[in-house]
Parts: sequence; C-alpha cells; structure tokens
Amino acid sequence: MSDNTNDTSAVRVRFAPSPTGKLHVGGARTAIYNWAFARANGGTFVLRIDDTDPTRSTDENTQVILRAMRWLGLDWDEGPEVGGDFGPYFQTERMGLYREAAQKLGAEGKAYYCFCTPKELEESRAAAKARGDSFQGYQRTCRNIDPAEAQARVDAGEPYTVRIKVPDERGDVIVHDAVHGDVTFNARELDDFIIFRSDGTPTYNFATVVDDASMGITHIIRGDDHLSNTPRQVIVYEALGAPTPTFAHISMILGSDGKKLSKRHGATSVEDYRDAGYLSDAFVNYLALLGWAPDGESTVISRNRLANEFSLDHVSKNPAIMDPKKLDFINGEYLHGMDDAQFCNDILLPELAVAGMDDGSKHEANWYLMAANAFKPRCTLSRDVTTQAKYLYTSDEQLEYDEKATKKWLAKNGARAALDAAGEALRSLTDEEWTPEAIEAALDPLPAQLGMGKGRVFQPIRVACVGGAASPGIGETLALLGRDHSLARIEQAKSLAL
RNA sequence: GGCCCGUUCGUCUAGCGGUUUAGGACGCCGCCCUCUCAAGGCGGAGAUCACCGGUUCGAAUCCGGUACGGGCUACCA
Repeated sequence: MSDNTNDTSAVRVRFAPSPTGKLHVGGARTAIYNWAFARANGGTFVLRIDDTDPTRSTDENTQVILRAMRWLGLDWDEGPEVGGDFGPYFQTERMGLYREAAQKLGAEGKAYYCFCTPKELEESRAAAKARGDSFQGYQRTCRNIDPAEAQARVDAGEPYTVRIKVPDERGDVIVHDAVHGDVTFNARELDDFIIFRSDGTPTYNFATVVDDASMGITHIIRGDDHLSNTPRQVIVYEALGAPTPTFAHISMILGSDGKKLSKRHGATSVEDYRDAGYLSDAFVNYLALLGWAPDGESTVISRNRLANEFSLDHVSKNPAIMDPKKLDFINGEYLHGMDDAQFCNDILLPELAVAGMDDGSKHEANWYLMAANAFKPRCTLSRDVTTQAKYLYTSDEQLEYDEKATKKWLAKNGARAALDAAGEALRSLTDEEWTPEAIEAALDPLPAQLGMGKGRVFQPIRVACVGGAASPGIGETLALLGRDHSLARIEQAKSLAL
C-alpha cells in the first residue's frame, strides 16, 4: 500500500510499452529511468499497456513484458495486476475515453471530420513533392467544410477520419525537455494530423495524450524517436485544456556497429540477457549507466543508489552503443561481491540443478560452501560455475584430459615422479584430514624433496585430477574432489606421465 | 524535400568560460601476487574534444555554418 495523497504536484511517470514483441534493451532502459525517477522523487510509477494496434498486439506479449519488468525488479505502483485510481491500464479498455475526448474537441471546433481518401492524400502529397513545396503534409482540405454538412455526410455513411485543428495563430511550439533543453518548432510545419482513423480507433499521438493527461502524468520519459512528434502532442494537450508535462527524451541504444539494435546483433531482449545468465541487478546497473552517470566515477551502482540519486539532468543526449564486455565486468562484480553462502544458495546450487549435475543432496552443506568460495572469483556469469565444477561430476574413468595440458604437464620428464611422490604423501591423510590446509601441508615439501619447481610438481597433479591446467588452488581442488577420487586419478594419470 | 536531434579515448562517460599537461570505468598492454586459471593490487598506451569560422584576455564548454549519423514528416507506435 502506498501512502499516496491527492497532491497534484507529486511526480507521476509512466512506462507505456506496446505489446508487439519482447521488451528490448532500449525499452528496458526507458522503464528503468522512469522507475528510478519516480523512486528518487517519491513519485508514482505507472505501467500502461499501449495496445491500440490490434494487429500486432497480443496478450502473450503483454505477459512477456510483465515478466521482464518483474525480473528487472521494476515494481509499478499502478497498472496491470495492481490496479490504481486511474485505470484501466490497457488502452484497448479505454476506447470510450478517446471517443469522448474527440467528440468534445469536435463540439468545440478544435477537431473536424475529414473525408479525404488515402488515395487522394497520397496524390496530394506526390503533387506537393513534384512542385517542390517545402510542406508536403495535409493540405487541410476538409478543415472548412461546414460542420452541419460534414455531420450529414457522416450520417449518410461516408467514411471519415477525425483530424485535430492546429490553431492558425499558434506560432512557435516550445517543448521543454529535461535532457535537450527547450526545443522550438513552428506550428505551421505541423499537420492537422488524424486523431481517429476511419475504423474508429484512435491514433497513437492522440491516445497517449488523452491517457497521459487523464492519468495526471507529470514527466514523460521516453525514447527520442518521439521528440519530433512532441509538438503535435502539445497541440493535443492544449486542445484538451490539460497542462503539458515535462518531457525527457532519451537516446537510443545501438549495436556494436553503431546501427540500430536488431536480431543480427544477437541478444536484444531483456529475456535474452536473463537466459544468458546475467544478474538482474547487474543488468539494471549496466543499462542505467548507459546514458546516465551520477558522477563520472562510479561504475558499480546499486539499485538503491539508483533509486535515490537518479536525476534527469545527468542523462546524456548521445546514442549509446551496447558494450557486452562491460556488462560482463559488472556482472562479475556483483557475483564476486556476494558472500559465500549467498553465492552458494543463489548461484551454485541452482546452476548445478538446472545443469542436472547435482540436486544439492550429494554433499554436505560445508562442501557446497567450500565450492562456492573456490569458484566464485572465477565466474563472470552464473553458469560459469558449472564449467568450473565439471571435474567434480565426472567419473574417474570418463575424465577427459585436455590435450594441450597433458602435453605440457604430464608428458614431461619429472611428471611421473611428482605423481608418485604426491600419491604417497597424500595417502597418509585420512578422510577426516582431507582438508585444503592439510593437503597443501602434505604437498608443500615435495618440490624441495624432488628438486623441482612448484609448477612442475603441482601442475601434473592438477591435470591428473581436473583434466585441465586451470582450477582453484591445489588444496581446494583436491579437497572438493575427495580423497578416494583424488588418489585414483593420480594413479590413473601415471600411465600418461613420463 | 521540409522540420528536429546528436557528434569528448575502441566503448560508456566526467566536464556546464579560466582549477585541464581533458578525469574515471570497461577493454587492451605490462608489472606485482602466485602451483595453474581467475580474483586482487600497481602502472602504461589510448581523445589535435567531428570540421570551419566567430564571440572572449581566455572555449571541449557560448554563437553561426559545414560534414557525418539519427528521428519525424503514415488512417505505425
């Protein structure tokens, strides 16, 4: 329950996706900024589904978007599933409002019927272009038809659209934008654009304004592809007699080639990143900093800090290119910042389970904690833990020896001697004594005894037990494997060693 | 065609007329640590601030133009 008052000066923002596909990273960042702005200002975050395009909008897509929002941790105060005083929150359920608003504008002479056919409009546009006119929009053909006559034609069944009347004397429309500053447009450049289609549905530029106005939205944070449409929307606010909100147009997110993000760039939707193993916190962190910087120093910034410090005047105007490397880095930071128990419960156990390697019943709790501690700093993505742990879930016989590692460390003079000595030294440890510390203590004297470098002694042992040349410290590596398997593998590898 | 927006290291950015030999982060390179791989610590290379003019004692910062990129100009959103 929120403690909303009826204070009309309170910040109200909204994220209004169209359910025509998955939630993409650009939309996600818009959602994050809206959410953060609301939280930082003690305002209300509204989620509205702009589903006025019946051919492309689906319930399934709506569900996908809601799921993505939940995964991102962007809780909305009003909207689908939570309700609110300004509902409904699906545009398809608000059709009556748009009709009412349009009728009101018509009655006040601020909108009018247009009977031009698409064909006529296209011809008119082509003609303007051929003439070299600078203005190639609607010629306002139907603007001065007598209202009574227009009504008669409508009643007679003639197809029509409804257009808004841009006031002749309007002059400059100045959009106050929190990231771009004031942007000036000349009203004469503006079409008397259509607000209702001939099929009786409202157009985007009309429906959003009716909604934003009636929902009391105070700040509109959205993609800058809408900036050019904003003066048209301002005309609608004015016709409606509603106060115009503050706008904030944020840049687009581009692919690595600087082009608009698309399928060929690989992952583009929020779910793609979730499935690739990124942490929600890290993903939100990365996206938030793509176009916003609290100070130019911070790279890792908590959700909490975002919700406290976000402000529109640090939002950059430039389009931003996705950098997967930096996302990886940040994800690693979040992983490494977890304590062992958290990493164990949230990452290790679930990952082992989905990989079908371990349902959490194969070892003692302490063993999993030890594994978490050993693997955590070696993971960038959650799923990396399974490749780290793979040697623990392979039978001794099926252990695969990496060719390069074998060649470099086992098939070398001295490797056999190292394995012999290690086997002997370790055999004296009991199961109870099989700890990282005891193992290291047992192995520690060997290099001196054999007159070999540490690497020449420990690496053959590692390759013998892991199959590859990389693993956590030798003590932890063997402790996790267990006494019997370690000794067996050392024995088994002797046939490969010189 | 018209209108609008954008342009600081490869990438994300700091910078709001002097404190700048343009700072940080990722990535890259090197060193340290070290039994390997990571993690961690330290250091380095990397930006004539798109270009050209102007304003100013002084400009990455203000103004104008040019180039390049993007958006809108739809009975798409």
